[in-house]
Amino acid sequence: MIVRQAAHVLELLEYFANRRRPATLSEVAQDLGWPRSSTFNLLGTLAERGYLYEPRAREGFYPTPRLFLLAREISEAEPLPEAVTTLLRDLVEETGETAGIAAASGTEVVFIEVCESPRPIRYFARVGLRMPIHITSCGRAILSQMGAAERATILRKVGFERHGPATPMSVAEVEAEIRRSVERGWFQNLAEFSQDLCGVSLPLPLGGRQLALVVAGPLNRMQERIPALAARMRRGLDLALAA
Amino acid sequence: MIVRQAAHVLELLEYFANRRRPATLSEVAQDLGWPRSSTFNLLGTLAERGYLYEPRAREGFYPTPRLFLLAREISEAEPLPEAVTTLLRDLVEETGETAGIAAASGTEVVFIEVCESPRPIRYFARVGLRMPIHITSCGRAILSQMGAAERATILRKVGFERHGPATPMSVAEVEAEIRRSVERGWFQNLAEFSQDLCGVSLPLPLGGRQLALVVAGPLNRMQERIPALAARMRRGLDLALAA
DNA sequence: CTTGTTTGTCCACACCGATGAACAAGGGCG
DNA sequence: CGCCCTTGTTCATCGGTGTGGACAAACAAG
Repeated sequence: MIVRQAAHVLELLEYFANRRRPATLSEVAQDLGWPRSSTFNLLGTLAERGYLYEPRAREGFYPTPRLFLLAREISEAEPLPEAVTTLLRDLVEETGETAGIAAASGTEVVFIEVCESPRPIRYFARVGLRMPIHITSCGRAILSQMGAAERATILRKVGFERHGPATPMSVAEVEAEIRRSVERGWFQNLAEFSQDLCGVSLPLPLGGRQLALVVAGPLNRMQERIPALAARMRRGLDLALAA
Repeated sequence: MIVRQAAHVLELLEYFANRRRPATLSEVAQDLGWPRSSTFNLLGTLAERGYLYEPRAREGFYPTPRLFLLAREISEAEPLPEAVTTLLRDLVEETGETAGIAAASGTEVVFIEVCESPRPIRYFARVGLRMPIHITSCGRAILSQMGAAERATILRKVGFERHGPATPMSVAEVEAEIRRSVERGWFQNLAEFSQDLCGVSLPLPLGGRQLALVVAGPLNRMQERIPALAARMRRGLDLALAA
């Protein structure tokens, strides 16, 4: 069950992030399609907690820096090593494709860091983007780091849906692909999840966290280069982890 | 009316900011005193939107950097000039008291920037802290920047409650104090709101925003120094605004 | 293995809170 | 100044949602 008002808080914050200037009650209500009375209550709640203020009289609300301080404290607890973010930038520059770090979230994976390709045709990803854990290269790279029991627990919960001709449709197929990938030395995904999308991943254990490094782009640009790309990622990762 | 689940989102984020490490469903439910089922729904909602992930299997959830990126975008829209934050630090160093920037939020004021005094006995304030607009020095410094009509609108809504012998109890008294302060050249508050608390403020119009610079501390340390302090603040502010 | 305990998930109902509608307050314009 | 349209605020009602409780799964201990 999704908690509507919780989602509305996020929606409101995203709204302000796009807007980048104060909004009156009516503007928020109109733009987000909420009843004025509900908007009134929600803005009131956030204001009462010190998360909204009125920069100028009659120009409406805007978030205080309180959220930023909060988020910074949260993020500083377990930052990614600089060597890793540097590696992402290097990979993007050398390969021209999008690179990122992913982690598990239930039966899905989330990007917790992304460095985007500069090319017009590219894999468009953002921090927070989610995708199924069992049909993505990074998802399987994360699964490979878990014990058999926990992996089974997760895989039992995934809904096997067909996204294309290559999509594996059972736990056994996924387990087999993981085994193959471990032997091969890298994880890959050839349009299992999304047409034309190809990803190459490596497991990235970091302070106990089960993460994955992934480079992804259009199938036609990626396919030929996969082994070389994987080797490059391996080298970069070993260097970064040694640092 | 306060929107419970919206408040819960904030509570949860503050919880993670304090905790600085992942929390399982049960831990959250216990620590925040929520039913497990409700906690389940709330965590699920935030996870689904890409705001939570699981760093390690079976160790529970932690916020992704997505919130941080969001908050940064929001905060970068209208940053305080560096000259202002520098001024705060200088004032704290020279006076030993807490300094901050406040703005309006309905019938209250919120701190949007704070630099705390290092002394053991001090005014304890944080970004997001709120207090009544009509019985604080910074509140009146903000009110003084508004037109008579808007000021009247706000003052009509405040509930005049007695917080001490010096608390003004009517719109007229507040208006009179504002007039006196404008002539005097600074705004002050001698224990009107909180016993022992003394604040000195100056209006700070900044890119159309109606803000206030405030220095506050215990009455006995402040009282003697008010004129000198106000003069120092005036000088600093003029320099900062010129930059 | 079996058992007991903890943790996570599901569901139906009661109740609380979101909302539509009515009202009040602004403020723009002639 | 007075009209009208917009914006903000209040409130009673009904529908949606939070929650208790039952269940299932995972783990720890024996």
